[in-house]
Amino acid sequence: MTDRVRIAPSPTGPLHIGTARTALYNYLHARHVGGTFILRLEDTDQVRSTVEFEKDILDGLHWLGLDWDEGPEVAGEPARGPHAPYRQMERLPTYAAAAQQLLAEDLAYPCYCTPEELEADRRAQEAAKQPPRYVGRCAKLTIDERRAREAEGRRGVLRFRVGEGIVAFDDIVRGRVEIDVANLGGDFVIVRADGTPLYHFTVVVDDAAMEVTDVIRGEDHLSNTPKHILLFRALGHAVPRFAHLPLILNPDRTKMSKRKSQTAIDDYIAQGFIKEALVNYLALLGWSTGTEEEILSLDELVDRFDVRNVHKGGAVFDRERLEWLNGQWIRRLPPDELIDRMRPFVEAELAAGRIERMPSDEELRALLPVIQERLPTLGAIGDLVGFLWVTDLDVDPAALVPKRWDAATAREGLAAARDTIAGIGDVSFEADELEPPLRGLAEEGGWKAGDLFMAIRVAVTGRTATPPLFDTLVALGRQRVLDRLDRALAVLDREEDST
RNA sequence: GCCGCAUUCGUCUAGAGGCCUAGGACACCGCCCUCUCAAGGCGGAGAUCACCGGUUCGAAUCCGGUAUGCGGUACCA
Repeated sequence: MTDRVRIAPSPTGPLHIGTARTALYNYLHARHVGGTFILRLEDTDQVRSTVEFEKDILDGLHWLGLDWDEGPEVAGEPARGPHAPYRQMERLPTYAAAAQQLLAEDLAYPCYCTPEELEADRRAQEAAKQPPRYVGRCAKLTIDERRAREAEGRRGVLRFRVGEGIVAFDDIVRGRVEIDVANLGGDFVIVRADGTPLYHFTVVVDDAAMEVTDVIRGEDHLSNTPKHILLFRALGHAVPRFAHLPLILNPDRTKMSKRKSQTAIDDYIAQGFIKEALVNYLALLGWSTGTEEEILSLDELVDRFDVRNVHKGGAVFDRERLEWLNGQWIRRLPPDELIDRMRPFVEAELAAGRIERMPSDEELRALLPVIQERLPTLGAIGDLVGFLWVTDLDVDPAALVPKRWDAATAREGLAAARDTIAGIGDVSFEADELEPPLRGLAEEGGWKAGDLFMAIRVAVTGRTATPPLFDTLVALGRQRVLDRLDRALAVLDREEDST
């Protein structure tokens, strides 16, 4: 049988970095071995699950390019795959049947303990320095006793009998793991009093029903795996293989969390990280090719991926490295592609009022040679060249005066530069045509070219760090360059008056 | 507390008994390039391979213990 793997997110929050990586590893495995990648929504936590989160997760996975072979119906699109539905709240009858089966075979039993009773048990165990576990008060209730509770109007939960013994399994990444059933905390609840099933139960029923062969998931489920194995056996199903992935960590090495790190994929998208970089980075967080290759596309990753090489230790999420990879991938984007991906970020600048007009695609294309290698993220576009799309520039008078110069020199230099530039015709307004005369001017004035250029740069852009000056002048256009130089001169004059 | 898992430069990692005076990358520092900023090139600093014992002619690699960290221990997933 070919491998069947799945990603089973819970729509209780936006797509999380950790979920994205788990999805990626499952996807890479499926594609590498020619297996099937299934998406299943685990929405049994009705209190926290929302359709908005569900959409967010699906959109995020699509954005990353992780397309599934089998999954739920979404927005009119019918469900794909032979085991629909793929949304747990639509599979309630399946769980009810499985629960009925366990109950009939006495592998599970109704428990009528109240929250108060359970809380008291827990407290007593704590006081006695015992590990918390269900004491089994309802484990041996007779049929009559059960009826009596029901008659009192009590609604029981369903508990699974864990029995005793050692549960062992060979985890693909961790090797052999053995856990004594005695440490599982006693018979655990598989169906709530309101009849809805719990995670440990649904995950097993579904993995069995969907014929999942390899469960590739986060390490936080490692300790729960014996419960799953017991359930698979009780239900009479084959136990799948397990591969527990190392956790992604906060800088303090605790499990990555919203409190301490940015965990939503959305946020990275909004900042201008591109999917190629995110996929590449996530793939290498906890796995490596074993070679020194590190810039890898999704296809190249598929080609090289092997779950058996996944690491055991957790990995700290390093944003700096992600940014570096992002820059690498931005530089590899074809021009049209870059423009398409950049446009929303320029639009966002416009919407935020940081620029005043939307540049055309031609304008953006002309800029590409000087900005492509200067963008660590797409969101940096406004910061880099936003000065091109505003009418009035705020210029700090102090910045107009290069370090080695005084105000008078700056005034003189800028005035001379204005004349020189004014003398260059519109048709000749190209980088190659601008540089020689301005260098000549610096020489005549006895200035260092760098100082003159810096004064001009600040005058026309308002910044000390910009793309190359002459390309920048061309992008601004002759008239705007002259206007801004005039304004800068006026600013310098005003400063002089006020001192 | 109990159970489980983990531990190589600050970070991501290479490493499957001799090729390791531990390699690469990010970040950091310096130099080159250069009109600034990037990008790129070159170089540097940075790891007693958590610790202690053992096995072996030889251990980052095998075994045992200790420590530390993390995860699990819900009518969350």
